[in-house]
Amino acid sequence: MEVRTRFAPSPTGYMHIGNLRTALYEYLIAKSQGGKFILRIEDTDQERLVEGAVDVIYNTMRTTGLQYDEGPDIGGDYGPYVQSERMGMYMDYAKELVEKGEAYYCFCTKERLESLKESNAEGAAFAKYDRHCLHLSPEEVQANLDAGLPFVIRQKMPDTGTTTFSDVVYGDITVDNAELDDQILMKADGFPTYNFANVVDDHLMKITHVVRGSEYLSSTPKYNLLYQAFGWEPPVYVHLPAVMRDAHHKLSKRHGDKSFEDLVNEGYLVEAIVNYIALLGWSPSDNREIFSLKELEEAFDMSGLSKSPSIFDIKKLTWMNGEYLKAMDFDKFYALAEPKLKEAMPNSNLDLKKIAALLQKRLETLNDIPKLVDFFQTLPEYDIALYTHKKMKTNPEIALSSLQAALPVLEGLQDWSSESIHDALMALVGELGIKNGQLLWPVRTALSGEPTSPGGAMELADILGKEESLRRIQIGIEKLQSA
RNA sequence: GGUCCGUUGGUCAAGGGGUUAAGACACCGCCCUUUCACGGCGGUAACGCGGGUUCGAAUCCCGCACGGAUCACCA
Repeated sequence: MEVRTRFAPSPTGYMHIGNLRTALYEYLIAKSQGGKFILRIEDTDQERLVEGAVDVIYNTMRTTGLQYDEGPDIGGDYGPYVQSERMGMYMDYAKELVEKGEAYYCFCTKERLESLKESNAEGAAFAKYDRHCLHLSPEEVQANLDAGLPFVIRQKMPDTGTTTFSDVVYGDITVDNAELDDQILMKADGFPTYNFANVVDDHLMKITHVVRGSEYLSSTPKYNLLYQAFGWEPPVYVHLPAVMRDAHHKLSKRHGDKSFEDLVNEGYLVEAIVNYIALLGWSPSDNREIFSLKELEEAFDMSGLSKSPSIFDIKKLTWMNGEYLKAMDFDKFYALAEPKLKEAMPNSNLDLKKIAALLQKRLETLNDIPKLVDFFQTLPEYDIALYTHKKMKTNPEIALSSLQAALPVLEGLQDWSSESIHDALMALVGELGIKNGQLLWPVRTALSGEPTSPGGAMELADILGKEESLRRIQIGIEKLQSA
């Protein structure tokens, strides 16, 4: 049988990292077995509706490459794929269950239910519906219906015995049926509850693997009983442990954790994010860590899914992002870096490609660019303590004489290229009989004004150009002289 | 509180009766080096606790502790 999985997000206006990982695993479970991945939008919570939120979902699916085979915007044989457009169908399914004796009408008022709960709370017993309406005769039910009393339809749980379901990640799980509440299937407003709509939708869409967060583990017996009540084949369940912020809290946008688009805005590459979250809760059979989506499709196996929650570690994502940046074609890298460079250095005449080339192997995220290239634009104020570097064996005195020696040499250079600068400076080192670092560190420092820079003396001089380089060295000399 | 689930270094994790308990990130050190990186080499660091079963337990069983989830006419 063809594997079919579905991603069923609510349009909240952003893509939660945990949800994206669920979508990824759903996609991979389907694709690794030649199956279909379906997108279904669960937009029935009208109060939480956010403008443009559905587009966020489409965009995320598109940019991450999680291409679905059926969905609201592309259609499919089992539509509609937007839950609000399916609302007409659930009542009939609920009534079918009533006829089978698997569900029943309930006319209890909210007030009665409230008082039921209150009386239960003290005794620490759980608040289960007391089945007040279960034994209403068909005539009484009909009379209530005719009288236009508001009603809900509740699922009738077995009185005795246990229910066992099997989960791919957690194994067999058994609960006492006595624990199960007669949950509401159809609400008084005529709409289905989420739990009911889900089961019906999943069945109708021929979903074979229900993949979702482990918070649904405890309601799964009810789902399973619902499938049984209809006489439908239950799906394979794949419950996923949570993605955590720390040991105690799930990742949550509301508590300041970053959404997918936040990470993208912070300079993380989509491919790196997808790769990283794939490894948060799943591990391959070998030790590989770098995977493209295509490679994940080939390597993915549900047996690699783990049961314990994992903490989202931005440092590892950052490392991985750097790996992607380094491995990238220069042209592609430049296309990404150029806007950041232009933003950091507006109206600059410098050769941005040369700067980008220096940057590529030293970057972790694109957003690091501005602070790394700032000094090209304007020489920062710096302290002459920078000229002291133990390993380079320099101090302000040595630096001063080195800069004074370097200035005329560079001034006399006709051809200003990194080779000629290199040759001239190295020749000077030989002439003066000093260590490389004793000349190059001071020059680099004078050119950048920074303790670290994305390149050495020759590279910086080349990029800055003759005039500006000489000016900066002159400034360095003055600083050192006045000290 | 009931029920269900989880627990290997700071983090991601492999390992499912016999291992010097992998690997990666982070951190530290060394090497390379004209800066910073990259790269290379190395280091610190873990089986929650207590009982069993067994010649032998991180692995199997029981209990405990701790953590989490869930108990809506929300999704």
